[in-house]
Amino acid sequence: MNVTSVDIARVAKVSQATVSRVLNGNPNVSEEKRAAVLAAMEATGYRPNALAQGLRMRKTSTIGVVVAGITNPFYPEALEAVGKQLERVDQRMVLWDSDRGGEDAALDAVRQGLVDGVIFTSVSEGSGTLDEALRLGAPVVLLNRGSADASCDQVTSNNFEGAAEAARYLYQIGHRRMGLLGGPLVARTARDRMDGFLHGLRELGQAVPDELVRDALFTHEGGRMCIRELLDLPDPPTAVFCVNDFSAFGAIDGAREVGLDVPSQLSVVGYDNVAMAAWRSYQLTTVSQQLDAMAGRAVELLLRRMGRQEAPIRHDRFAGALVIRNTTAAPARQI
Amino acid sequence: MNVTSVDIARVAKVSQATVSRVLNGNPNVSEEKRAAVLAAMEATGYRPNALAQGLRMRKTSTIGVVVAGITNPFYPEALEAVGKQLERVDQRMVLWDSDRGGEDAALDAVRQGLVDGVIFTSVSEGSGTLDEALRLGAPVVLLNRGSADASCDQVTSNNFEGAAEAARYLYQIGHRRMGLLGGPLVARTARDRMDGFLHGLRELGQAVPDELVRDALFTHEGGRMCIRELLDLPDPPTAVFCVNDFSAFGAIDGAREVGLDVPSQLSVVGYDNVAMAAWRSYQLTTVSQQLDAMAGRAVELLLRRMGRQEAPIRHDRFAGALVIRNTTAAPARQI
DNA sequence: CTGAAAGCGCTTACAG
DNA sequence: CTGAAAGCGCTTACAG
Repeated sequence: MNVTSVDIARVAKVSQATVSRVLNGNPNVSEEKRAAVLAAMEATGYRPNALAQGLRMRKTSTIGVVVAGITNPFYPEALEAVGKQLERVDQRMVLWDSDRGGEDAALDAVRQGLVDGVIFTSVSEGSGTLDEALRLGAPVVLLNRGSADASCDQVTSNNFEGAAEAARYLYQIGHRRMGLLGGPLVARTARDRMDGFLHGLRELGQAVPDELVRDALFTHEGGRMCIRELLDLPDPPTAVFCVNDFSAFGAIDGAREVGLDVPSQLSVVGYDNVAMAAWRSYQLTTVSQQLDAMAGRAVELLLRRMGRQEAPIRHDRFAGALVIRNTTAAPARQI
Repeated sequence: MNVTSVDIARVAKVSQATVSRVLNGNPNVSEEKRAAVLAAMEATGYRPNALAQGLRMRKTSTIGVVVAGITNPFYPEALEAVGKQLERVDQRMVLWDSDRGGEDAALDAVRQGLVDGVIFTSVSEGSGTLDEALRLGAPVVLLNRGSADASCDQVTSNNFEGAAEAARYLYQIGHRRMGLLGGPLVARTARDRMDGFLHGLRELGQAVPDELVRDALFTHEGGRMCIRELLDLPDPPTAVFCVNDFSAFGAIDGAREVGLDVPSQLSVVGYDNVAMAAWRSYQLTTVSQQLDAMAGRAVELLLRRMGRQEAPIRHDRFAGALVIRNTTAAPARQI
């Protein structure tokens, strides 16, 4: 039903091999035949079957990307960054959400020859399937969220240091009672940012009491619920550090719900610097990630890995930068 | 290098055809052979090559989805809704962004046999390539954004009526000078919502002066810039209707930037009812779309279309509902 | 129940 | 420069 290279060969009165040659820009084709083939293709609207090409060439020109909860505004931005890079190198993107089993599905897809490699923007540490896929030689790179035990290329922010900087800043502007809205412990980003924040404070002789640390699940709703719990405490914090912007927005909204002003009554710091962070209604102080550069590096590493499996494993870390906006201020005087 | 059905056949001491049979659950296989094959698959970690299967079966179990600007918060929600439905019917999703040429790329992919069909969440009307793809029998359904001239299945909201309801509501609470932040005219959603709003007003004997209608490009930045222009006018509007939530957030932020209070000094209505609309810092009055139901219908129609090309074309419209929150109020008394 | 064989639509040595 | 042929890894009549 669909037109194939055999059809083209017939109308152009050449062999099917010749059709394939002009398709691939092989110079060993006479001008006449090339013209005839091109004309036939044009006339019939021929498009080569990508499955057949892929089967023959052992590559699909498509790579898998897995995100964790696409409604977290960080991921659309990550997808845009990755998508731009992928387009540059002429690769398609198939998308999975690990909230719906995408992690295993993506790995399975490599083994089925459906994608040439996969970029995880959010692995869970301790994923057995990832280890197995890696052992089988699947080209994988971790972007954004790393993993201590996975032996594959990784490109992440220096989350520890970024969070430590946030800690120093809050201390410096006068906060002494700070809360920490963390994320799931299977997420390396969450752990590193929590550890970094705690470490930064510790170096200043400060600590975060257990009652002031919560798991805000990386979500708006999580941030909102957690901040309300903290604010209900007899001695609430004057500032909170959230391990991502999404939960920071939730924290701000939760504080506003109970009538608190941010930043005069509560300072909030996020992490990621998504576009929304700059919006007037939030103007969130946060730590930026170099997403475009990181995405570029990730596809670069993936392509390299797809080329030769035995390349040495790399883990590139990009510096973050504290972006001070209007959700942070000196704490109110004790009344 | 990778293990194939031939390898399995060799170790299980059966023919390759038998391997294929157990793979496909064909009952005509003796229990002994089936067990031997299964054991061999298990031992080697065999996964059938999806490209070969696809080539042979003429289907890929993956469908293309194209969005327009994934950082517009509507699209992650749409993707999530579509993704959920696709997962139910065991289809993968490959993603394109029409901001980066995804529209043509997706259509090309159908013709190349890479995807079995495509869902457009955002066609531009008058796309020649879509017409051509349709003529060639590509299974396509339009979700969210329809097209007058495309002869394919469509599932949209009743945007005209939803916007008219917004108009009636604003009128009813007292507004008489209203602005309209529209979107690109190639977007059917933008046109229908603009037309519906204008129509609703007209029925009440009201009109929107030309100087109060702008194209906010569906973006936060667009909404922000446009509202500031409107507010700079000698006689600014007391309310604006925005054709999507993303630009409505921009309008709110733009108003706040110049020190205006929403809603007491400016009412804002959006369209889509994305999750953010309910967040404390916006609490946007908006028109909801039945995204899950619409996504469900869209994949249902696409599957049907993939089954039989000649099915009658359908256009299903889902009702929207005005969700009144806190960005709308009676206009301030004239001073 | 089972295997040999054709065929899906390509690419690429191989021989001329 | 060009064509016949093998082969990528499957599925499925076909014959037994």
